[in-house]
Amino acid sequence: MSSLLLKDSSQEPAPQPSSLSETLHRLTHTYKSRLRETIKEKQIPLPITHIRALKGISRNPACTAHSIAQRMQRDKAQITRVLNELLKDGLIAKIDNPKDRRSQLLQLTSSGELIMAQLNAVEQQITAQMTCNLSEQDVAAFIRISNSINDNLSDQTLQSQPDNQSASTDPQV
Amino acid sequence: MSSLLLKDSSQEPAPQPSSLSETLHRLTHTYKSRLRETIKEKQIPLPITHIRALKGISRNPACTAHSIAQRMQRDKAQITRVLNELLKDGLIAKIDNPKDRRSQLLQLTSSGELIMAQLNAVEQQITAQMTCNLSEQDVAAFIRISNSINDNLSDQTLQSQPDNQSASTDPQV
DNA sequence: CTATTTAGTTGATATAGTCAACTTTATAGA
DNA sequence: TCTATAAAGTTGACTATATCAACTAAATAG
Repeated sequence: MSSLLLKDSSQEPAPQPSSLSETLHRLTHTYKSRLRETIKEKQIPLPITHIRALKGISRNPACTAHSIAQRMQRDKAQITRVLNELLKDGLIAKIDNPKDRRSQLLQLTSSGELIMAQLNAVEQQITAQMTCNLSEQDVAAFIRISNSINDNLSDQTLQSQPDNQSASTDPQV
Repeated sequence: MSSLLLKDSSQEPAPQPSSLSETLHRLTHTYKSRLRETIKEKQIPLPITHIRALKGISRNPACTAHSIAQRMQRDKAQITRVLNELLKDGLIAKIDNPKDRRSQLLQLTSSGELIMAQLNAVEQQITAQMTCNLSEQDVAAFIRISNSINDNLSDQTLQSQPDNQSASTDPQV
């Protein structure tokens, strides 16, 4: 018995999905697993959501919890908790927002910057791995089509009933 | 106040990500949200993982918990629990596997078949929505590239061959 | 000034994913 | 055959992700 593979080799290894939905489920699961695995190898003890928030803060000057939540399209409650853990870990700091006393501006601490540098390296590494046998055209096409699909899914949520404020009652095509 | 939008309209709505990782995170989140929303509208009270398992059972004759886990690339513990809930809900049945007394064969009950018919309609509907402004070539390209990325991410787990010759090692667009 | 909205917090809950220990059965090999 | 190992499935514990509703405090429209 050749035990070349880590996974069960006695069954067919992994059927290639041809449906859009299965393709999506499988891709994202593999991607997230790989990401988790890699950051674990690099001894960066942060969940993926925290990493994305950190990245958002590092790339956006004068961001707030609200703007991070918008950018990540996540619930503000979830973001609050993530930010508080990053704060507790000393990776970010909240400073008073002179323009709005309800909110605070977020910025990386120096250890936050250090972690971010590592995370950027990890992201580059994984991106290189994902695209190693793809042409630049393919990568560009993938991003374009993905964004297009994303827009298609989002738009339907918003429009559909211009003058209806409840908006959740449409039978949805 | 015009409540045309569900989300905050006072800020820029949603910046288009140009990195592969952000694109992936955003796409899958939107997709899953839309899927959850749609099955909720259709009064199908099942989590997404359960739906995928059900679909796997419906499309695979003589499948077992193990083969479902493999196909979905999920932990067998997770699959066990999902299948037990589907069983409890009367959507599937386990029958003794004459070939192997450790496992049982899975099949849909008649209510499982009914739900599956609805779910197939939902999937078709969402797929149509996702691809409404895409050419067939784009959809095919998306599936091909996604599967390729998935393979790239999976393979590295097994062989860990760091040669990385890859003519086009562009460091993340 | 007052109504409403917005930013953020908190609690509760559901879903998802992972790991390890365990039982039962299958199977390879001495 | 006997035995060691592997495989199928279960269970417990735990972490991570997502969502909703109620809430406080500050901003703002009228």
